[in-house]
Amino acid sequence: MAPDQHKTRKPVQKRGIETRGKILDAAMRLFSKKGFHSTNTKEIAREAGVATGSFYAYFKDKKSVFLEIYKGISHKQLKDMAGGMAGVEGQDDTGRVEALLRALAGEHGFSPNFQREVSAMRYSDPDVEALHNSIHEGLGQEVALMLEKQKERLRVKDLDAAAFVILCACEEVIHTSRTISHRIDRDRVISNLADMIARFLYK
Amino acid sequence: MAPDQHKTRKPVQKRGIETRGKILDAAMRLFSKKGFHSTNTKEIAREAGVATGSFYAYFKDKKSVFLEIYKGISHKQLKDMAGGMAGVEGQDDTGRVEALLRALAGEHGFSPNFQREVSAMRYSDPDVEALHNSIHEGLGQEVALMLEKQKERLRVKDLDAAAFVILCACEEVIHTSRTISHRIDRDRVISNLADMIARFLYK
Amino acid sequence: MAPDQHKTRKPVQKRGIETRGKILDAAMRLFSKKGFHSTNTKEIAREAGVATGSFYAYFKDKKSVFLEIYKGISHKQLKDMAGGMAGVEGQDDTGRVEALLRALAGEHGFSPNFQREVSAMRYSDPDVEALHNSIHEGLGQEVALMLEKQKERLRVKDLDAAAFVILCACEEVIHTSRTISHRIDRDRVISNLADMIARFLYK
Amino acid sequence: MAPDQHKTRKPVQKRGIETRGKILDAAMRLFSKKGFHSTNTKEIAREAGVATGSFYAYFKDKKSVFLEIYKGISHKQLKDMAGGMAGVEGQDDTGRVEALLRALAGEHGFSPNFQREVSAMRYSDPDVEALHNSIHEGLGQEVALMLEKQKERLRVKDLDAAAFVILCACEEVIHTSRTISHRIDRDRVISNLADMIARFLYK
DNA sequence: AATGAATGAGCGTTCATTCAT
DNA sequence: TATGAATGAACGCTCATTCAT
Repeated sequence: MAPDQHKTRKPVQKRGIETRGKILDAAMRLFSKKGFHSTNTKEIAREAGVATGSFYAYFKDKKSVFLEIYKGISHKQLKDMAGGMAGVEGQDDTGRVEALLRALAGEHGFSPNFQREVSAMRYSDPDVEALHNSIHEGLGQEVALMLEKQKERLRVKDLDAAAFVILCACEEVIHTSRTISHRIDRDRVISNLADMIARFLYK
Repeated sequence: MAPDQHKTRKPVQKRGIETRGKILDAAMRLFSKKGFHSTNTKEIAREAGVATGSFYAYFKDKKSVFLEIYKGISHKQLKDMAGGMAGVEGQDDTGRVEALLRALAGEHGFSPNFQREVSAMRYSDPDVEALHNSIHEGLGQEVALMLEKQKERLRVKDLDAAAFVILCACEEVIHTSRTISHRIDRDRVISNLADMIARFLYK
Repeated sequence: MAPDQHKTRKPVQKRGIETRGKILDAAMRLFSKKGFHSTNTKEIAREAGVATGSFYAYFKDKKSVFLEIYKGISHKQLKDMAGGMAGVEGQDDTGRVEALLRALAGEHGFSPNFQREVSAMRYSDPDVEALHNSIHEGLGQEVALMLEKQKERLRVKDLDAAAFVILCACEEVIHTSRTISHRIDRDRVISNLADMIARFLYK
Repeated sequence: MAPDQHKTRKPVQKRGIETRGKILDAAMRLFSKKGFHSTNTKEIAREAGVATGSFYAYFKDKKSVFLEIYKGISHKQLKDMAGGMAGVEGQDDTGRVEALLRALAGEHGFSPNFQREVSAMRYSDPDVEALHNSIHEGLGQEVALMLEKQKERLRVKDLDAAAFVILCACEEVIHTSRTISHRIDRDRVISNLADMIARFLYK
């Protein structure tokens, strides 16, 4: 009995698996539309077309659904990222960086509204923070690995730190330029970001 | 009566002004220690040494206190920033950037726990988001202004976009390196960040 | 802050004291009529003519009201008992025992239905059990004290143990003969009980 | 179909009888360990190694299992009592009474924790109360019968009432001295009780 | 102006029981 | 027959806000 499974039901029948999925989908939709705190478990159950009790049969509480959704999204995104980076080799420096940015932007493009909630909860809930940090670290290693492959073309030496800095910069730029109603348009921001990173990385 | 003043009391006497201040201080302390959602108005009143009713005599609701505290902090910090940047001129490129970073890091150094709450609410509350964005824009203009002064030494042309990108990078790096229990130490991160920005900005 | 006061309001105004009393009265009525488990806090509040929140302003939870009512009743009853026993002196042996029985029967006569609930909860809740035991012990000491006063007429030597045994016998007889729809009528039971105790105690 | 059989399955095959027994055993274990209200039907089914639905195939509801267990225990205990009393004859008065007490104490010795639950529910549930009363009456008749056999040695005349009073006294003493953390030790209590009953009964 | 008592909608959660497979 | 998924009313409790004094 894993400690994070508590007393939740582990579906063995096909119907149970479907129900669990319906709840996850519904929660994802509502968290994205209304935010975590403004969504209650009864709503999630209704949206999923199941009874309140079924929610608690499959999940310990509201937060555990949130974390599970986040985990699921992250897995998909790490794979996407890896895929996106594969195509980076064999281009010039700027192309490489832009591809990287696209891959990273894809991360949030997946489900921007849910990511927004993650950002909120990351600062107010220790569990979400821990999960976010571990995912962030995973991304950082992915980027560091990619840098490693083109080491001889780089001017930076401390690849881990460089990866971390790049990642942070991208995250915040993408987040902020998404939410802000901006007089500075997105293209100018992205091209400056790409320029900054390229100058930083390459000889 | 301005619409955002609701039915709150506007203190003109010394006693009223003090009471208002005590409430703001108490709220600031509690929001920083326990977070916005885990702090209730009764607690704030008790911590301030006033009655629950008095809280609502001076403030429309819990959120309005939060916003007001945030505004107050931002004003102080914009001034600090301006002061911090004044000393930037007359050094070499790297020194300039590091001074800038120190000035920005100072922003969060002021009241890091409250900033954490701002980060959380920024993503979950439209009003906090709006305020954050306008403050961010103010900071951006400040930075853009500083860049303007040393235009001839810069390789970047689009100063507004550059300022925005720099600002975002700094914010996230500072935030994340604060919360993460890191295998990459802070100094390496900061020096990489400074290097990145300097290469980006200067010829 | 006493540990059993939790975060409850301690009424300082007259209105508050009244409200607290109304809640206690309502709870007593409902516990007696429907039992502890079949009474919920909303009902108590409604019966008391106050809001749910007020209930929780004055009491930590449902059980704490129960315990407080029980405590209050016990205090009154210990006083009644003491009074009832005062008149015991100066009669013959049988008269003394019957007076004692009347005094003890009076204990449950006060609020028999509530006592019934106490009996139920005494076996299912540790806190109620502890309170019951301490009250029982108090009663035992009272009885032992009364025996002490007429020591020379008694054949029993171990007054504490004797008091305990008498008390238990009386309690259960009174309880059971109350609830049972009996073919043995109450008078026969009481007179046998009195006979038993008198033979036991006196030379 | 008897009205109290509801729609429950009446097992005739060996397998069904075993399943029914497993449920009764599991329920007995859990009621004893955690109490009736803190044990839920899912737990009982799991402990018994059957599905939730099977529980309701064999029993009308949770309470009916409780009643059935209680009935079963009582039957065994009545037999034990009868056996225990058989050896009472041919001793002196005190010996007789002590044998009786041992036989009665044996009643609770069987499954003291379950008895505790019975005591709790006896006061809060009419059905349990009725069952308890009828069992109590059975015990009373048993005791009265035993008294009948030694009538010529007794000073009491109303054997039914005497049996009732004795029984009550024993029950409560045994119960209370079990739960109370006592400054009066058990031996003193028991010997006083035996003394009281012997003086009461015998010439 | 100030107090603190009162409000009550709303929340997360449980579990005895039923039902589809 | 046996399974275990599904149900949903009901519960205890919180707290931002209002109101009587």
